Amino acid sequence: MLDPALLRTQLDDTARRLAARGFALQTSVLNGWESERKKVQTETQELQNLRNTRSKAIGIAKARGEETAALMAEVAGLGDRLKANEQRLADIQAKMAEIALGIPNLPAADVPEGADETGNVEADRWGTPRTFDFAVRDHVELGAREGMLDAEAGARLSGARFTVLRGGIARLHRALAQFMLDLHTREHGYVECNVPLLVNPEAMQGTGQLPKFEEDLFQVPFGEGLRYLIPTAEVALTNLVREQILEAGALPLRMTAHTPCFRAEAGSGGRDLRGMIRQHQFEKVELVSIVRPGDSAAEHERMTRCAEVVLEKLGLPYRRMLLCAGDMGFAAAKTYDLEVWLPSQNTYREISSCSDCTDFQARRMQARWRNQDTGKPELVHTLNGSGVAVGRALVAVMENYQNRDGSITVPDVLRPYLDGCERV
RNA sequence: GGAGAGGUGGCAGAGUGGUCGAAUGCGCCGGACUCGAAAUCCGGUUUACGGUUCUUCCGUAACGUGGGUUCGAAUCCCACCCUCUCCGCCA
Repeated sequence: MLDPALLRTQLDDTARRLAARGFALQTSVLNGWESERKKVQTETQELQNLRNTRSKAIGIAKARGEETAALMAEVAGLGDRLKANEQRLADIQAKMAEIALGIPNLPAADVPEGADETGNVEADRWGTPRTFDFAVRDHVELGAREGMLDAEAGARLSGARFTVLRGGIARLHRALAQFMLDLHTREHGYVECNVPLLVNPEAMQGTGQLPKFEEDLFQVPFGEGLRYLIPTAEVALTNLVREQILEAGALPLRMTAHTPCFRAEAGSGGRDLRGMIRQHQFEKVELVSIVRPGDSAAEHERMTRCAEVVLEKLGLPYRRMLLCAGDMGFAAAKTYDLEVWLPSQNTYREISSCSDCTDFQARRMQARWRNQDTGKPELVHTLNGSGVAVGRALVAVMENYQNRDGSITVPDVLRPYLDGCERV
């Protein structure tokens, strides 16, 4: 959520900045509600003040044993007027909150213009794609051996976009997740967390999945209410600080978790149907940082590096893309995507996305820290990044490390997790 | 799943219809005393929103959440959520 003050005092400028990411802010609608709100709120508060002072007077009179009938007559009918005003005010505020919750974050100043992924800018590139002296297979062909990667079995159990892993590939997949978790906890200072996979609607609203993107989520009936399966551990990790006031010494707070992620993939029909690039269920090692407002830009660079180190240690060529305004996610002010080289597609494909969400999620969650200089609680900044997507990392390892005979060489850093096994 | 207890400010803990945003203690911040510290004493110490003569003052709201009763609710009524204890079940 944006600072409400921006919508009141710098509406046109805010609208211009949002237009850069393709969002049309309804300024005249907002202005209309705002002036109405001001009027009704002032009236309501005056009525409340009247009620309070009169009620207090009645209390005093009674304590003195005086007659209160005259005072009581004075407030007759006030309650109904007040109730009507309060209801009207609540309606207006709910309407304005609904609008505010649907407005995306403002792009940072150094985010390039652009409407879609063609506007993204390559910021860095690492590694050289390997040249093969045989016909490369994609991960689907490579995984077909011994049914180690079995989409048909997944479909039988759950439908399209679900995959069963077995044997060496299943182990490799687990090794990848464990390697990433160990790297981030041992060398990058992140605290390993184990979090709920089902969260309530408030959590989803906190990180920005709700109210606008409900169709992307799986929901689960739960008692009288409902829960949602997390589409990323970002939701659980970031919401750990919701409605908290953190001491300055607790920041930066760096957390990581390895979880399954569930995405309905509404609207992605037909894209990446083959293989496990795009699944309804996949695993990811997520990084989340909670920092002081002044530190988020530097933390963003640091976090992205943490994700890049994963790929470097795995020996996977990648490039870093700075996303343009039009291609960023709802909550992000600035995003780097890491794209890994996939030989079968002869191109780079997204494997990580690291975003600085500034105070956007913090405001929705009311996540704050106590600023020692001011003594006041102030909103924190939140960042999240994939470090990295495990399923896609598996695809990348399989394809980049494939051998002529269809076997896959295990990257050095993963061998300790596979009892020293050199190929699967 | 069954039975019971309870949710009040950073913490502990009073308050069961009326000048209660809320006693008291602890903690924290500032000051006095001291060579310095401890102890002691004095003062201060929630958050959000709105207005404003906009680093000032005023107002409103908040005692788990949401409703209700009332001129007036932390206090009474209803529903829900959560926590704790015991029993059962279970990985």
